[in-house]
Order: sequence, then structure tokens, then C-alpha cells
Amino acid sequence: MTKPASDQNHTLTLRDVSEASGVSEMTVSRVLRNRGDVSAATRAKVLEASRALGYVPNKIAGALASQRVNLVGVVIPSLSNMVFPEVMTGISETLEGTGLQPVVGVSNYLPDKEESVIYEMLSWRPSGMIIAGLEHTPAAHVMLARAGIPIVEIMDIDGDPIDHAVGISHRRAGRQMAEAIVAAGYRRIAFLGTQMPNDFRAKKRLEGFEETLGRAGLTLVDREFYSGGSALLKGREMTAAVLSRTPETDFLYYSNDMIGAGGLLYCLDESLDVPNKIGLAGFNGVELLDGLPCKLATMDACRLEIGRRAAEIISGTPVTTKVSEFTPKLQFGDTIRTR
Amino acid sequence: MTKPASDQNHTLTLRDVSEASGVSEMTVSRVLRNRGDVSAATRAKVLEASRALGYVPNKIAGALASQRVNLVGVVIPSLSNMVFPEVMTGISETLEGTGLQPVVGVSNYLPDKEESVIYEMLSWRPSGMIIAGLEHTPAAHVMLARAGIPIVEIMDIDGDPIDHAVGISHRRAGRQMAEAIVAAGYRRIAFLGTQMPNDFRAKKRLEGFEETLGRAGLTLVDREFYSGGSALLKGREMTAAVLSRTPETDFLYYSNDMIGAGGLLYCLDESLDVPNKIGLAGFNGVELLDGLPCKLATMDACRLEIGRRAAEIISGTPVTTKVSEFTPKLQFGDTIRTR
DNA sequence: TTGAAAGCGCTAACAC
DNA sequence: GTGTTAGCGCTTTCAA
Repeated sequence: MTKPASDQNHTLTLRDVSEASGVSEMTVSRVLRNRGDVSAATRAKVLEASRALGYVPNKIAGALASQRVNLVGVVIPSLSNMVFPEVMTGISETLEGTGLQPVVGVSNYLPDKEESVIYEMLSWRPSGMIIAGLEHTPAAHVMLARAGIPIVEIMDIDGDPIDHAVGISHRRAGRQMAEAIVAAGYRRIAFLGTQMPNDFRAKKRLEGFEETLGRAGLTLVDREFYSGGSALLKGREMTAAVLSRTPETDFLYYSNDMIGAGGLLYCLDESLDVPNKIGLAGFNGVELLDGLPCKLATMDACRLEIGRRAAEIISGTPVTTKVSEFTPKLQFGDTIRTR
Repeated sequence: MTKPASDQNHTLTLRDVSEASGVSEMTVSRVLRNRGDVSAATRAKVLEASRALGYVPNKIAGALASQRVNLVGVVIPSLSNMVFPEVMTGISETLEGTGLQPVVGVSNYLPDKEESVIYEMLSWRPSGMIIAGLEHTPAAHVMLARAGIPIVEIMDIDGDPIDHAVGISHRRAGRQMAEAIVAAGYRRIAFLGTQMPNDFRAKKRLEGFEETLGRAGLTLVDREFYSGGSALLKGREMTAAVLSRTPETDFLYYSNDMIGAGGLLYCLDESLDVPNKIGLAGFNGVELLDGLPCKLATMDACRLEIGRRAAEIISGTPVTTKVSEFTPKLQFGDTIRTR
């Protein structure tokens, strides 16, 4: 019994296209990959048969045979963050046209989850890996180091990269913001941020921030942490909490723009004198801020550039240094006074 | 391309673990997959050898041999939208523990891009596909229909699903919002939305909306479209444009909450009498709204539930109907007057 | 320009 | 409980 072309019960193989077109499997494969010389006539026959059947090549078999996988693993802590989607945009843009495809995995800021995501990804033998952060479990570290593919750790450069690092110095960013705040004459500064024990970058920013405050003879007058929920709302609540507990506070430093924006809305609602009586600053430079009634001071995290550079490294652009540092720009907005 | 510093010169195979542990490849495979009965002693030997070597299984070979791939393709139009990350959360949550892994692809609202993403994904022979929307290119449609795996089209149910559909009726959502607005006594209603020609769901909402207005003897007094940029800022600008062009407008219906929030902030800045002189409504029920000074009327798009249900279908939960409809809840917030 | 043979690294299906 | 054999669907290599 011969199989009718309409047999829905079997996924098509090269052999089906070969039989339908009367061309050898090998030549069909060549046509479909645009590899090697094939006569125009043969090519036409193959393409027609392939299209008519609705053939979709099996990349699993192809990858196994060729030992080549056009996938790039990207491991990020979260998607609902507004910052990682932009990194993804930079990566996708740059990978476009190289034949490489990003595959995203999310770790939810959990080292063990990150390890298992990395393990899963590596088991598909990708052409490269892009991973947020420099902190990983020992096992993840070993796997990555042994993978034999380019590894790019992104967002952060304060630490030792496995292979390449592309990002900004969060410690430096924290210091720089502290310098600007102190220079503007604020003295009773509070920090408001995520509780996340594994947001190493926020932690480093705070460290740099406090270091500079310390050099100016200052310490934080208050600090408030949160986890989960609507960041905007949390920003309001935290701000209310800090200002009622420590009313003398004259500056609110937030670990991200979303809670900063919530805090700003709260201050405006309360008709507080921003930026004279009280100043605010966030971090990231999210475009959301552009629509607010008043512009929150922030620092751009260079997300797009980081994504682009990481993708370039993976796709083989020659690189001279293991570490690519970007310099975030401090945007004063309307919430730090100038004196 | 540089390689991480390491002693290895070849990626490890089962054979390496087999040799290192003195156990046959087959048994090593069994241990590593927790399949079949293996003595505790053998299992221990294998695990130790595997760990010591840092072996990462090759899923490509495994998938080819077993004809089983634990991947679920998820195709969405955008990541920077706030709505799709939440769908992803529902999917991931539900897939957790089933052994299935979501793989995300982004189409940027471009049908051709969607087609190529679908093609790429299918070529990895995933166990199922979840795709936003019911509108696809003919080629994509054929590929999906022929793939021989569960296909779930999500977000929308106004149309014919290839296999399963899980979502809400956007046409109905538009009608329902129009009914509420008309019932509240608003009469000079304007629409503000995305320009995107391929946002079929926004289009269907508008259709349903206008249909109901029509039945009440009303037509839109103005409409304004945008594309790109900060949604919050665009919302402000568009609102300013509409109100200066058509000052008699008494209701602003936005195609999404972000531009709606921008519009709301604008109205508050201008001290317009919301919701008495002018009402506003958006769509999606994004949590962002919780932090605003005043709560925008909206409709929840049931994103989490949709993601969960889609993942359940893919993972084999018995389903009786091809279409799962969810019912979005209308939230009046503070921007539709009650009379 | 085309085709045939030999795997890629793993697992299904059986033997033992 | 463990090992052996024969592919999975493609591409590499080499011959024609």
C-alpha cells in the first residue's frame, strides 16, 4: 500500500519530499538549505514538492547531524520588569539576519531555578549563552565554563566574568547618584527598594550609594523594602511609610523607577515641595517616566546597548576585551534641585 | 570566537559517563532520566561519574531517538506590552512540574514574522503550540494544522480556531463597555488607540463598541491613533489633541490602559471634572493602574487564566470544548460616573 | 551536479 | 537489573 500525499498521520520527512519530487534526499536537503550547486530545474522541482506537501524540516535531526544549532540561550530574572524586554529587543535586533535565534528562559531571581534553566538550555547545545548577572550557583558556573561556547554575562560588570561581561558598574552608578544628591545639598536620605535577596545589582547600587554617603559623613536615615505587588502602588505605600516614620527625610532613593514613580505620585498628591523640600531618584530610565506629570531623576541602565553588544559577541564580532563597560547617564529630571 | 578557559576538548557524551562509571550507556541513560529500575549502587556510581565530569545530556540526540520534545512553542506579538508577560506567567506556572518547557517567540504584530517564528518553532518538533490570536498567514495556518500537535490560539475567540481557542470575545468586550458608557449618560464619545493594522483584537473591540453605539443612535465624535513611543506620553498627547479638536467630547475610550493612564493624568493635570464632565476607560486591567491617583475604568483581559488554561490543554488536561471563553469583568473605577 | 553510505548521540525494544 | 541492537531524520563525506 502506498501512502497518499494527504496522509495526516505522519510528519513529513526529507524522504517524502524526495519521493514526491523524484530527487535524492541529499539534493533535496541541499536545495532546502541553499547549500552547494543544484541545477535550476532540480531546485524548482524540489521547492514545489516541498511547498505542496507543506514540509517543515526537522531541526533536531539536522542539528544532530551537523553538530550545529542556531539557538542562543538568554537567561533573565524576570519578564515583568520592563527592563529585560528592552534587553531582549537589543538582542533580537542584532541577531536578526545572523541566522541565530534567541531562546528566553526566566529564573525569577532564584539561583536554583537559574541553574536548572541553564542546564536545560545547554542540553540543547546552543551556539552561545547570554545570562543576566555575574552571580550563579557553582554548578551553573561549571556547566557554563565547560560548555565550549561563547558565554556573555550581562547587565553587571562588578565581578569576574566566566567568559565575557557586558554591562554597567552598579556600584559606580550608586556612588554617582549619591554624589549628585549630596552635591545638591540633601542630607537626610532614605532608601526604598526591593526585598529580593538575589537582586545583586540593586544590592551593589545600594553599596556604592552608602559608600559615598559615608565619605560625606552621612548614613541613611531610613530604609524600606518590599516584594511583589504593583510596583507603582508599593512605591506609594513605602513612601508614605517612610515619610510618616521619618518625617525629616529630604531625599528618597528608590531601587527602580516604577516604585520611584509611585513615590513621586504620592508626593505630588500630598503637595510636597519637590524637589526643594524633598528630592527623589530611581534607576533604569524606563520610558514610562516620560508620561508622568513631573520627571523623576534616574540613571539609564543602557539596556538596549547591552543587548546589542552581547548579541554581537555571540554572533562572532571580534572583541578585544573580556569586559565591555557602558556608562549610564544621570538624568536629573525635575526631582533633584539644582543649587 | 573565544572559548572559556577550560581543560576540555570535546563535549561529553553518555559514552564518557559510561566509561568513567563502568556502567553501560543504556543504564547510564536510565539513571539520568529516572526511567526503569536501576540498583541503588549502580545509580550512585553513575550519578557520581556524571557529576564529576559535569556531563550535560544532549537533548538533540535524545529527542531524535525518542521522538519526544519537552518544548512548548509560545508565539506572542510583543513582550513590552505588560499583557503578554502575564500570560507567560500563567503558562509557566502551569507547565511547571509537567516536564514541559515554554519557548517564546515574538512576532511584533507582523504576520510574516509570525509565520517565520512558527516555522522555526515547528522545525524543533515541539509538543504543542500556543499562539496569540486567530489571524495567521495561510501558510502558517497550514503548518499548524498539519503539525500533529495540540495548538491553542489564545486571547481571542472571535473566529475559527485551528484546534483550540482560549480567550475572551473582544467584540463583546467592546459592546459591554459601550453599554456601560451609554448607560452612564455619556453621548459624545471619542476613541483613542493604536494604529497597528494587525492588532486584530483592538480592532474587534472597536467594532463591538461602535456597533453598540450605533444601536443607541450614536457615532464616535472623534478618533485618534498612534504608534510607537511611550504609551503614557502618547496617551497624554492624543488626549490633548482630541480635546482641543473636539472640545465637546464627554468620553474617551482608549484601546489600552497605558494610553488611558496617560490620558487620565492629562485630565487630572488640566483639572477636568472626571468622571462628571468627562469619563475615561481603557482595556486590560493592568496592575499599574493601582498606583494612579484615580482609578481608570477598564476591563480585565483574564490574561493569567488564559495562560493557565492554554497550558493545561497542551499538557493533556481533558477538554470538552474546542473553545474556552472567559468573561472579562468590567471595572468602573473612578472614571465612569454612576447616576 | 548528483547520489550513496556512514554516522551524529541518544533511546525503544528487546534479550539476558 | 542490565546490556545489546537498531534506528530516529538529517548532513557530512566522498564517489560518480
